Amino acid sequence: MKTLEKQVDKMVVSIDPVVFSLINDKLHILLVYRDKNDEVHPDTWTLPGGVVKVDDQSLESAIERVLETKTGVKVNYSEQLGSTGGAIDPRSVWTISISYMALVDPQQTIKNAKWVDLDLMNDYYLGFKHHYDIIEKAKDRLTNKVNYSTLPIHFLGEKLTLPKLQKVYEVLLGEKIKDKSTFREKMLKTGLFIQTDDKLHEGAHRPSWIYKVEKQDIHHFSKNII
Amino acid sequence: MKTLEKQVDKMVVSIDPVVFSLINDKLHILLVYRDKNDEVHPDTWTLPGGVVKVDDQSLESAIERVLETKTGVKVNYSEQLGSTGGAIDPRSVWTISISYMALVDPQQTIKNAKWVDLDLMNDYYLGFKHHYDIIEKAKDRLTNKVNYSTLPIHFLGEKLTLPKLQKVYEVLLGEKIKDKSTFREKMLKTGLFIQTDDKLHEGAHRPSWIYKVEKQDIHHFSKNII
DNA sequence: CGAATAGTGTCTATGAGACAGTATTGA
DNA sequence: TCAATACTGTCTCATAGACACTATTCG
Repeated sequence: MKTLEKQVDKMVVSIDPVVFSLINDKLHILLVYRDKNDEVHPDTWTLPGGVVKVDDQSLESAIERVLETKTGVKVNYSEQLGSTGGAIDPRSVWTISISYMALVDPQQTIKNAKWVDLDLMNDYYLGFKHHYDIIEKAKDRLTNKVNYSTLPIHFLGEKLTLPKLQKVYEVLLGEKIKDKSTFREKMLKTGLFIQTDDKLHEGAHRPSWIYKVEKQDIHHFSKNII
Repeated sequence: MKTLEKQVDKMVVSIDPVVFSLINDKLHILLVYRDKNDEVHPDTWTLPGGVVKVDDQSLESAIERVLETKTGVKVNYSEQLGSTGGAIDPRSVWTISISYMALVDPQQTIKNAKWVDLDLMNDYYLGFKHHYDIIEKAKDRLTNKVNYSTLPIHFLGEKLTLPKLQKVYEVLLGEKIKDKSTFREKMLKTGLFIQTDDKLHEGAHRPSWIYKVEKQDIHHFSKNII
């Protein structure tokens, strides 16, 4: 009878999260700089990932631990993108890379990491080549979901206004929403928003109503928003 | 400086595919019976999965190898569902389970495995408890995609008729499509189908035109089919 | 010709989008 | 009162769905 030791192949499992945030109406991701003395890919940038350990209870707790220790960030929403495998590590160990995308609102203190504007990614050289693919996949998943869901709520706090939410959609879709009335109608019909008694005064014009997000459910529309 | 050996945690990575097929207008999945002498979970059923080896080039080649050696099946379409991790193995090794769903057409010879009607799953006890979750997830992903894409084409061969395709959609959605004209229009508008010169004669009634599937692209509708 | 299913033409009701209007504020 | 943005009401046009019609085959 086979014993497990003989049968098993040893592998390294790494978690690679793409952490998104909206800063000044521009989409940013979190990158970590690798020290000059780092054993692997020194003096380059990477996703704020890490290796899964046998002490982790699950992948979910592993990603929490990795993000917490590496960057101190706490995520509002996270979702697994997928896994790839191969001899991608320069030390030629067989590695499984499990990638995630996560959304946070940017009012947090971040340590040892930097918010990088996605349009300025050319200035940041990534040591692990497959991180480029993961970032592309995360962007695709994000913009795709924005089309037909209320996912962008997680870029804002619990209190929001409809013009602010519309702006977030416009930034993520890279396109102006021509008509606000349809947008408003669709959003309110989800039942996720409760109008409060407060208004947000932002200039010499009519203030916008502040809504409270009822539940953190994500509503999926049966038709694309644009 | 840290060395890799000290830093690494050893893990087992298993691939767990849910292989779907339509047999007699009923959805089936492929299950494997574990021998009485099997070290782990003897005398139970499992998904036709296996352990990733360092000789595998990638996860894609690993799933091909596993399915080929365990069941001999060749898939038309496969898609990764996600990964979970934890001490799920009875030998209490930390295991990553990477699950897939795959579609095949059932005209193949299968070895060491059985097509099981999803409605009769109660008769089959699964040794690995997390396989129940994976099967649920695969069913969800499948029925969800059927709503807004041409994925069901992969249950049929390269040549098909629109009434046959409609029947596949109805089985997968568990619902009659009331009006065929809208369904036909939507499907043809994708541009995936080319009408051939042949017809399929099936009874004492007008024959249906046979279409050829142009490319194996999956079209995503911007609105749900039903 | 009748039964049965394949395929088409047309009408209608729904709903998204365009557009123009009103509302509310600060200066 | 003007400028600026928030918000609402209405019209139109596209389109999905309902329905009825024609087409083609076998027996």
